Amino acid sequence: MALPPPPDSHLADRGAEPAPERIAAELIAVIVAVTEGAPRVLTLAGAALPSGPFASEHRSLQAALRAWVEHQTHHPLGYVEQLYTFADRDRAAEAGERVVSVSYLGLTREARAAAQAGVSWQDLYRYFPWEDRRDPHAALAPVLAQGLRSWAGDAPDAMLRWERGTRVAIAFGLDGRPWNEELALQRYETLWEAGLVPEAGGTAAPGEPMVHDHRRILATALARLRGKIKYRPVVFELMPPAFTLGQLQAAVEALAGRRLHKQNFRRLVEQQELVEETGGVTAETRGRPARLFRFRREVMAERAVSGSKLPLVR
Amino acid sequence: MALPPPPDSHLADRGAEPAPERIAAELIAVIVAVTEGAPRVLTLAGAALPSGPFASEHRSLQAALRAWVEHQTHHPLGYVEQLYTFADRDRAAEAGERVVSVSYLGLTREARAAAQAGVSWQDLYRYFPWEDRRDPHAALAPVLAQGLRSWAGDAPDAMLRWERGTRVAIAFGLDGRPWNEELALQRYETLWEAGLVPEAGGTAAPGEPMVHDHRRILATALARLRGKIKYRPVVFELMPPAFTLGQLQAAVEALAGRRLHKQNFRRLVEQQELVEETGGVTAETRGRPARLFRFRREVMAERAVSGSKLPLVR
DNA sequence: TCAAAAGTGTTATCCTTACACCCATGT
DNA sequence: ACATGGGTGTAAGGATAACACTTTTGA
Repeated sequence: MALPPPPDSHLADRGAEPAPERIAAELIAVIVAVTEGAPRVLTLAGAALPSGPFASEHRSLQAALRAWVEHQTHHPLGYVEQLYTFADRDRAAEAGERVVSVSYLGLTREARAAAQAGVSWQDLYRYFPWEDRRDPHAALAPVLAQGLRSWAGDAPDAMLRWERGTRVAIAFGLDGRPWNEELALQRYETLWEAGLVPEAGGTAAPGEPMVHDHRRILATALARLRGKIKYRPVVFELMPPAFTLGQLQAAVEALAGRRLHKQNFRRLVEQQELVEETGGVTAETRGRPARLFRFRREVMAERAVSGSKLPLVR
Repeated sequence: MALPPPPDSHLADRGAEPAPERIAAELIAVIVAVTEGAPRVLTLAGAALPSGPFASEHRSLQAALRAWVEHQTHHPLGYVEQLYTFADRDRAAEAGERVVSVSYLGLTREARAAAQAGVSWQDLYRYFPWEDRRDPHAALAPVLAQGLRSWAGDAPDAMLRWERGTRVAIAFGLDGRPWNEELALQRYETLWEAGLVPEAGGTAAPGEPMVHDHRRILATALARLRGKIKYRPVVFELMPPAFTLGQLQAAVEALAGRRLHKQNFRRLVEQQELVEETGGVTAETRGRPARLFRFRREVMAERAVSGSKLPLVR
C-alpha cells in the first residue's frame, strides 16, 4: 500500500494549458411541500425558482443551500438532494457571463410563517398540468397528443418520424402504452423540442412558464422525486408529526400524480413497518374517524434499498 | 398563461448581497471499462482520477468532458452521467483557492491505443478490495469487521454505539444481514469515519489510496453504476459489438462484485429482449463453443423503467 | 338514512429463486 | 474420460394486483 503522491500530481496532464479561468457559481433550489393533497413549490413571484450566489464562506454547497433556504422560509429543510449541475452556454444571458448552476431538491412542510417578500408557494401542477392524472376525467393529454403527433409526423425522413413517434408514445403513454409518472422530464423536453411550450415559442401546451430554464429544473426535480418515493421513505419529510393513512396516501398521490390502490398501499406501509400508531384519532372532516400514525425513524437506516413500488389502481 | 417576467426578476432576493465572487470550476472523470472480467478505471499514475479545468469555450459541462476524455483516450465515450458536484472547504488544498468540482461517470471499452503519458487503466478493486465478493473464499470482510466493531464499541455513549453498530452491520452485511453491493459509498465513508483508511490516517483497511478525495469519488461512481446496471441496459456500453452470454454475465459480475445465477440471468436477458443472435460462435477457450449475441439498440428507448433485478446466486 | 371515508379478508397471478439435469468441446 | 463452460425445464415461494365487503361517523 503506497503512500499517495504529492497533491498536485494530478495536474500532470494539464501541460501547456492556461491557468483555470474563474467563473460564478450559483445555487438553485426546488423546495417542495405537500399541503392538503396539493404538491407545492417555493417560487419567486410564481415565475422563478429561488436562487442565489454560492458564497465561499460556507463549508459546502449543501451547507450554503440549507442556510440560505432556512433563512428564507424560517423552516428547517428536512431532506436535501443534489439534482444537477449545468453550465450551458445559452444560459449565459447576462452579458456573456459564464455561470455554473448547482440545483438542489429540498423537502419541507409549508410554513404559514411570513416569508421574504416575493417568495410564495405555488401548486406544482400549475407549471405541469399534464402531469396531474389523479382526476380520471382530466383528459388533458389528448390536446397535447395532437400537437405531438403532428410534430412527429412533420419530421423530414421516415427514420426520424419513427423515432419521434415511439418517443412520444413512450413518454405520454399513447398507443396503448402505460403512463409512466417518472418520465416527467422527458415529457417536458419533448414538448420543448416539439416547440409547444412558451419558452420555445409555442402556445399549444398549457401550464405557466418560468424564467430561463427553471421549469426544466422543476421537471427534473419532479421526475427525481417520483422515482425516489418508490424506494425511499422520503414522503415522511413532507408529513406532519402525526397523520392518517389516508393523508399519507394523498401525499404520495399528489406527488405521483395518480391514484393508488388503497388496500395495497396500506399493506405496503404496514408490512414495511414504516409507521406506528400514536393512539390518537383525527378530528375528522367527513366519515369515520381515522387512527393517527407517526413515522418510525428507526427504519431510515434500514430502508437503504427495499422496493416500495406504487400499488397503482386499475 | 402569462408571459415570463424579465430575465433578471429572479435576482429580487439578492438585495444587499455583494456581487457573486468568482471561483474555479473543475471536471473530474471516472472512466470505467471491463476487460476480461475485470472492472477497470482510468487513472493518472494509478493515484488520481483524470481531472481538468472547465474551459468556457465549451458548449456545456458534458461537452467539455467528452472532448477532453476522447482526446486523452482516443476512444469514444459511450454513456456519460453526472455524478456529483462539490465545493467543500477542506478540499481547497491549493492556497485557499475555492474550487467547484463536477464529477462524471463515463463508460467505454479499454483501448489498446497509446494514451497520454501517465494515463493508465487500473483494476478498480485495487482501491476497494473488500468490494469484490466474486470469490467466496476471499473472506476479506472479517479483517475489516474487527476494526469496525471496535470503532462502534469505542463510541462514548450507548446511543452512538447502537447507531454505529447498526450502520456497520447494514453496510457490511454483518449479524446475518445480506450484503448489498450498492452500498459501496457508505462502506468507504464508514471506513473513513472509523479512521481505518490511509486518507484518514489509518492503516487497517487494505486497498490503494488516492489523492485528495478521489477514492471517495470513485466509490460514488461504483455505487451509482451498481445501482444503474439493474434497471438500465448500460452494461452493453462496456461490451464489444458481439459477445457471449457468459461474457455478458462476467461483465455484470465484475461490476456488481458478486456471482449471479446463470439460468436466471439468461432468462432475464432473453425475456427483456435485450440481445439478438449474430449467428456466429466463439473461438472458444475451453468447453462448448458459445453463440454470439449483439445488443438490440432499439430497446434503449423502451427500457426507461423496467426492473432488471440481479438474479443473485444462493 | 345516506354519503364518505376507514378498515378487513381473500384469491389469482406473476416474478423471482432454486434445483436438477443434459450438451458440446478440448485436453 | 473428464473437466469446463454452454444451455434447458420445471417446481416452490413470495410479492403484487384485484376482487368484494364491513364499520363508523357527520350531515
